[in-house]
Amino acid sequence: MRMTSQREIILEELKKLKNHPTADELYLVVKKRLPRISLATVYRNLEQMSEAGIIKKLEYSGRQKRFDGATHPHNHIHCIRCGRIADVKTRPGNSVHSIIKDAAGFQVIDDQIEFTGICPDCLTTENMGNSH
Amino acid sequence: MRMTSQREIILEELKKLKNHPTADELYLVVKKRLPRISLATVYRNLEQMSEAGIIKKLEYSGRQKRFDGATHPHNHIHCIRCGRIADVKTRPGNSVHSIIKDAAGFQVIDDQIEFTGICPDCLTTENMGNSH
DNA sequence: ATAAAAATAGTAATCATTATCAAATAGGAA
DNA sequence: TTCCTATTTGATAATGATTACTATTTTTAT
Repeated sequence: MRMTSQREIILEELKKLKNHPTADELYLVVKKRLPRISLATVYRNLEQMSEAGIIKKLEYSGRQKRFDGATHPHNHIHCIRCGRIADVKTRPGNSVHSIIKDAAGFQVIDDQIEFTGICPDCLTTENMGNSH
Repeated sequence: MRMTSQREIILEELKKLKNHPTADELYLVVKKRLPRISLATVYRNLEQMSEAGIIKKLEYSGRQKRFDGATHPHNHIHCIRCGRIADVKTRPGNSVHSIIKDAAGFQVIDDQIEFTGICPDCLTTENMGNSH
């Protein structure tokens, strides 16, 4: 992964924003510093950087994906109306319901533990060397 | 919400399937019983039924939405490669990491508590009566 | 049986994202 | 420094999932 001014500035601006922007929201911000940048470049770099673990891709909002420059483990709440995402501050506790300390003013409707992984079939494919 | 044979059969077939199908996967199954059904009807009914709480819409897989006929609270794991979703059996425990009993053969990469709700702005809009 | 409201099939439109490709650039080798 | 080549970029086309539209059909209450 080479260092380009585009990638550098995309990462820099993403880290500044605390509101989990979509690719096109970030594009508008970056455009102010790099007026000739392409939306495809923003998409491409966000994808690459999230694959590299530099940033986090938030895919659970339904429509547009959102991106998070903060990579430390933390939880989110997302609005079923507008798709907006906010951080949730939690505290240790036995039940998932009890650990919310601050839901950023959201009215909490539901919670669910989301596990991510690789399914048995894809693990097999990976071992056979047919993956990506 | 009126009772139509389309809606009835969509729900029936969704409840039969345990693999969290996408709209088009379910469409193919339903088509066997109702050959003239439209894909738009499947989408429309899945949306309505999930809004009514009869079924559950799973939006966190990135690409296609998936649907779950089982509405009791339970957690899922999804494959970052193919998007497939499976149920995760959990047991009571203090930390999120410790509660996994069976991840359906998945290699677990990450977990996160996903909260759903309505954000302050949308709550205000709702109170002003401007929402749908 | 009838009428109004709601749902359907078929298809067009939309919207986010990805693919394509010629031109530009980064970064190492000479 | 200059040159080479793989990578990246910008611009735009293509894709794919979902939603919107509309004329027609169906449900259901009266």
